[in-house]
Amino acid sequence: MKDVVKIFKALGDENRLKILHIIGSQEVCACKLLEFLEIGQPTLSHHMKILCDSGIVSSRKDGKWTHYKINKDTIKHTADYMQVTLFGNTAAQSCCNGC
Amino acid sequence: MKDVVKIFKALGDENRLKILHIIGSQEVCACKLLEFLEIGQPTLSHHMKILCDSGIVSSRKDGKWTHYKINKDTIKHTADYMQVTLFGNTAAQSCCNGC
DNA sequence: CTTATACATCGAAATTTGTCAATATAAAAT
DNA sequence: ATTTTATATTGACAAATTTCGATGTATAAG
Repeated sequence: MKDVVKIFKALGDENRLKILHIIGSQEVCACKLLEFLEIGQPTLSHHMKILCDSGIVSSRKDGKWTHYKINKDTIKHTADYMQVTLFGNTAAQSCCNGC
Repeated sequence: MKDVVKIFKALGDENRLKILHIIGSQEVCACKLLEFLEIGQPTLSHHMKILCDSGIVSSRKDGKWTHYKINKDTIKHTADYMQVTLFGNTAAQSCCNGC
């Protein structure tokens, strides 16, 4: 359960949610993220560490740059946890409206 | 977006996740929750306030007792936010495996 | 080789959060 | 009426979190 707590903690910050929105389904480097956020570079680095440590984001070094992308498995598992583990819904109840 | 941040913040605490697990799909009073947690009564009251303020839990007073239950709509919306809003998946992509 | 760029780490300050003891409130039991 | 029970609120404190400036570390460019 501590893993899940860590994930929700990571998601519970406005700047980090903004970061995830910017990344979206792409792969984005830190310098690009900095352009869209009103925080300093060390602060961004700190947030990226939290997002990576929780498993929400994964990083790839490419020369000078570090590229980040969202780890969709983690997101999927966490969303499933919310609907299934936490509230006893079956997968059928929690999705597939009308299937 | 601040509403979502508030929800994730509320979920990002081990005791509050335990509380949600205990409540499950039932309606539970505070005194029952206290039996299962290793925290004092004021602390529980504090946590319940956070869960209620975020919309995850709703409360009903019944004489001396306060009964809590999980607000499934909030959970559903948040899980949808994770899969759809945050990552641009369609509902079809994010669920309904094999439908 | 020197400089510039992209990012990480360190140390410190300010804010937020989790917890408890003490107290308050309100309903039920005696 | 008084006491007990269930819960909320207040005030205080320690711990965690967010942020920044300064500095470190690679890599690329000149």
